Amino acid sequence: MVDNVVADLAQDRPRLGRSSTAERVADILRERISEGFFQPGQRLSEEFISEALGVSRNTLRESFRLLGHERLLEHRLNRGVFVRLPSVEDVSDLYRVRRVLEGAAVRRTPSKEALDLIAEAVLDAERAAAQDDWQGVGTANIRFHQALVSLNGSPRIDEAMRQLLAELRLVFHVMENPRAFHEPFVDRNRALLALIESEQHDEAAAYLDDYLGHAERLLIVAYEPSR
Amino acid sequence: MVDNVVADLAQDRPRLGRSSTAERVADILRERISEGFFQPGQRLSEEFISEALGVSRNTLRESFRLLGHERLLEHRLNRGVFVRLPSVEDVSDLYRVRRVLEGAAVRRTPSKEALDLIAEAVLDAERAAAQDDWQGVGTANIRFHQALVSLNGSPRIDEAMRQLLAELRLVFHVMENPRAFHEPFVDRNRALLALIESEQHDEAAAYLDDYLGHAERLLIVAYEPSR
DNA sequence: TCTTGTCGAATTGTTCAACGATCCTTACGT
DNA sequence: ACGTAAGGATCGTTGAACAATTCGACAAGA
Repeated sequence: MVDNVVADLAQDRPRLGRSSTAERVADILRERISEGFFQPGQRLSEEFISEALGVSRNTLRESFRLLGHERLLEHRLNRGVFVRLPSVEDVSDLYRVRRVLEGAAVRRTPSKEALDLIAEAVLDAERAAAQDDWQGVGTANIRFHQALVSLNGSPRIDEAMRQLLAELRLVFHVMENPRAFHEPFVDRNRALLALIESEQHDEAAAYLDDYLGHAERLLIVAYEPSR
Repeated sequence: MVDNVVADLAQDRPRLGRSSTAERVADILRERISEGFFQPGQRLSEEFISEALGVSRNTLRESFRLLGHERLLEHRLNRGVFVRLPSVEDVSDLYRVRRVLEGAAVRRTPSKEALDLIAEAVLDAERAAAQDDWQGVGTANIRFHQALVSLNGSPRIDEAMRQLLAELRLVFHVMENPRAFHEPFVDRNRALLALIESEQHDEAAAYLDDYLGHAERLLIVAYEPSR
């Protein structure tokens, strides 16, 4: 009995250590970057930002290192940190990774709860699309793929996917027409979900490959000229 | 003509930025950890190490952040950094990731050069085994799997695999009998290579699954009691 | 006009010293 | 045995300082 309580409480443990100015600053910057407040390619001045956030330069630098490792910032020696501006090769590589991670995911027999999470994301995307909220479709779509990858049941893969999607968001910010990119995939998500539910592994994998190939091409043609 | 020269030189660009004390310190510490000089669980004192390496505490802290993100160090607030001591769940998760990354790799049709790299690693392992050099077998084995994963053709996956293997090395350091763990896999590597060369994808994938499952079990039973 | 050398301002890289906050240990009292 | 208080050690963070590097501008030379 007591063991159960201990095991339950142990899950809250990570929230305890949750502090450190540098990490909190990193959280803020991460959010600002992903919402587009800081645009790809923009330089982040140590002096300006440390003053704006009220932390010392040293602490801010620690935050920069963290985000650099997540590939959201780029560190150029003696020149400062810049919001990462992914190249076309980066986009290709990101989709290469997605094919591996999501491809492995759809071959698993999903648990009921995991399936519910995916279904929920599909529904959210459909609801947002019905209201012409393409920003909302985008975030629901991200949740869909995040939930999809979590079928692998690996915390490390979940974390990698989180970072990957954050990096992809940098690419989205350079595009001007979010609707053209997100609209076609609302229906595809629904179709993919059906294939997963009915455990047609090979069909799901094939459908996913086509899905990602389409998305990658679409993204690259919209992205290439703007560099 | 000039364009060609420019393009060629541009390839050397990454080598330029290659400095920064913090990164060099991180390189040193990473090496020390992977060679077992710093043992898993050990605390790394900021004061002691900064003095020993002749760098300031602030710079050292930046290095710590880098290695923390690679999961080689663990940061406990107000208590300092420790060499990571992976849990049994961590080991399971690492193998979960390996199954995904290596499983995707063996399903690809390999290029000639990539295949050569793998074959070379197999041979190195066999040579080292013939001389009872089990440390050598271990590093050759790591090269084998690194080369295997590189079949995916993704820089990001290569990088992830590098980190994953570095983390696994932490586990190896806690074990006392490296031979018992590495010996069975010399032959298996050879067999897996044959399946890949002949492009028997499904067979290779099945063989790999068995391979990794075996390795994981072996590692965990040798690891569990020592915690 | 185009290239090259030089200078100065601006910013980063790194160090140092300091102080409060937090943790761990020890000793104490009940 | 248990809770508590005191003390030392170490981390977290700051602020200032200086060296190193980059960048733009401007002048000198071909």
